Amino acid sequence: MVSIKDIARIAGVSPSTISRVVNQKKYVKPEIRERVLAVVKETGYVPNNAARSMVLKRTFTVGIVIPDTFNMFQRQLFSTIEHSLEEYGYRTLFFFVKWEEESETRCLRRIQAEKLDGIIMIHEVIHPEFYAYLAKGSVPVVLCTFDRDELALHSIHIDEESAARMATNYLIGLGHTRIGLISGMHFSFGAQRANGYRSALKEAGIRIDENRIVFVPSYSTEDGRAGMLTLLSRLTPISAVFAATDELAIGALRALYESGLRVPQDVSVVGIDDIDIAAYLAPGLTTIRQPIRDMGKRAAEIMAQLIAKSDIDDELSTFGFELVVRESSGTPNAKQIGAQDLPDRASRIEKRS
Amino acid sequence: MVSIKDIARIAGVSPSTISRVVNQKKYVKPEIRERVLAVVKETGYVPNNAARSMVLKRTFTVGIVIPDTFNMFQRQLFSTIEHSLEEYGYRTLFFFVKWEEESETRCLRRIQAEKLDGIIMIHEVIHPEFYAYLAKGSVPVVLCTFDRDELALHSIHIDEESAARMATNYLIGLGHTRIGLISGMHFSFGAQRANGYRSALKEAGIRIDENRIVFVPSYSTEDGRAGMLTLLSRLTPISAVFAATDELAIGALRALYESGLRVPQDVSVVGIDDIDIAAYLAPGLTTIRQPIRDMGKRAAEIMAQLIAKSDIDDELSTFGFELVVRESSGTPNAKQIGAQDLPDRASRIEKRS
DNA sequence: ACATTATCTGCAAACGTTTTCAGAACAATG
DNA sequence: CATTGTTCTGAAAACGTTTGCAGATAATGT
Repeated sequence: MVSIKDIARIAGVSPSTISRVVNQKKYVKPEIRERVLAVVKETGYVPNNAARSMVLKRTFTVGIVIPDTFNMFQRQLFSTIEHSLEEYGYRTLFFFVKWEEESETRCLRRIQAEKLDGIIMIHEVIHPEFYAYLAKGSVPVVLCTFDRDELALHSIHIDEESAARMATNYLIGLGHTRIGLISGMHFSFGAQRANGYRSALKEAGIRIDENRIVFVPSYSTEDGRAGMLTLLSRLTPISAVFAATDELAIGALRALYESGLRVPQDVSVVGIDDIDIAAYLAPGLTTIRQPIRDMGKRAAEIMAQLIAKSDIDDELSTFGFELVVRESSGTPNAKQIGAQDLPDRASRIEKRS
Repeated sequence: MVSIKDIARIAGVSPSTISRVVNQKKYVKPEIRERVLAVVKETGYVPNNAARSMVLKRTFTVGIVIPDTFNMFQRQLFSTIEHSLEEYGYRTLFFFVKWEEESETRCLRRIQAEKLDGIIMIHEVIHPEFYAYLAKGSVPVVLCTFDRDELALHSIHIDEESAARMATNYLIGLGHTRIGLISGMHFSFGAQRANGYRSALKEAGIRIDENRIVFVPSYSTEDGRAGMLTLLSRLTPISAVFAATDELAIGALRALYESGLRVPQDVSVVGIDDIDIAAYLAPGLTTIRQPIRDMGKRAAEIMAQLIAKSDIDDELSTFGFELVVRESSGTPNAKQIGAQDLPDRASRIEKRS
């Protein structure tokens, strides 16, 4: 490839000058700058990143660790973060990791080899060695959508338990008492959201029936479907279901459809996240909206401040959320309404922060 | 950070020896190997990628260019490609580009700066300069899900027109004659699939009514919804709709739901791609399945062969596809059937390749 | 006129690796 | 014991940048 020396030779100056021109430093004669720029353009020269970052000891690269099975919520999140980071002048390197120690170890090795300027975790890894590395403080870290109190790392998240409580309370407010729960086993938010569900019922004086609770391994749509079918097979009456994520909820909707049950007339369904597609389902999914864009931007902002070693401003990193009511929820045993009676999409929005 | 020299100093040998140990070369005394390995482990030394690729003049990195609004089909595709590339020993660098010249130009600069070993395009960019670079042959390139005959680059794709024809023919076979089309304006497959629709109708002797055709700007779900609403507003009777992608189809389903129309009793809907969620919609989406995994693996395979400069085996790179019948399609004007009468999920599959 | 300062340029070192080359140590062979 | 071969090791060059330093030229102030 064409290197800085080639340009130097062609333009008849030293490599130092070329460097100064392409990095827009001062102290280079306009006439020479012109000539160099012309040669650069003509040859299509682009400085070699590897060489550059070696001498600068900075890579201008932030790594994002994310499950290889990332869901749509995480996808929107990392898109936002990537855009924001780009505005701060950083590029993004993605590490898609599987839910296996071995995959995480490989990821960690790669991270170390890349000499990243920072790491954003959108994935709660399992391997303790990974957290040990993050906690070591050799590189700025931001946790996104979860927290680890014991590590004292910066973290961006919502109060998962409150969000789940809001969803459950909404169902209770509609008059439901026989409310099911579908949640996942991995990741702390699965348990946190389940806790929110439990505490909402408790506060409302509703007995918690373990027959109405099912934990599925992951948060896939298929797991949501399986969870709902399990719930139905238990024959414990249910008039509403709270699914810990929208993707679980979508699977639940599918299971209800397959079982010939109508939503929301027979069963109401509520999720959490408000992924893009939630508004386009039929019926549209009632859910709790996380402020994805704000969270992503904030994650990038904190990362930029950490790298610049400037003080982190004190803005809270625990975000608010809001209830988005669509058509998948209604009062229990409501008489069937035709599609023409549908409420406007996302007609009612309750805020909270 | 801890460098090879540090290890050398601590272990009391030269950097050359360290290099030989970590790269598992022969000719190093077992005793010394042990000692070095111990130091490496203790210090957590990991070789610096930048320095490494600088001297090797290889980055072991393949770039994947993909729209920042990548849909679920593309997402599954790039996951597969990434896994396969990893097996070949390459890591993957993602370039999410926007549908703008400026974003593409920036992407191109970055690509050049990274000195990639190869580039896989899952995105039909617009900027001619981009194609000029690809065509120059300075780096191996594989086009994925589209082709550019004039560039003579390796390409992985299906026969888009035939796929659309299969979808349309299926609807015709069910007895539909008043078939709508929703397609997008960008990307060649939008036009190709529209052509397939047209030629299927023509072959069946059905008049093509431009009132039943709508082109929307992108392929988002919202565009699908808007397209369907446009179609409905034209008051030209329609008993079925072919949407050029599943995401458009999902939007169409939503619009029908909002309009109080039943699927498939009032209108049948068929898409293309068979994205994951298609099976979990209610009703499940009838669609054409592209062999995503096979295509992804093949793309990685060709890339590996190109980089190794070994001969590309002659296997065809045009892939077959199959019709997956779910519940969103039926005969025109069929009497309403209850959900309990649903066919098994994906009950009928027609193959073709 | 001279000293001072500002502007410009190139040399050379450094960043962290890999690899060629040459030489050392040792064993095996004649 | 000399020769050859094998196994092992380190010195040094190279990869493509950036930058401190020193020197050169030009502009400015006395």
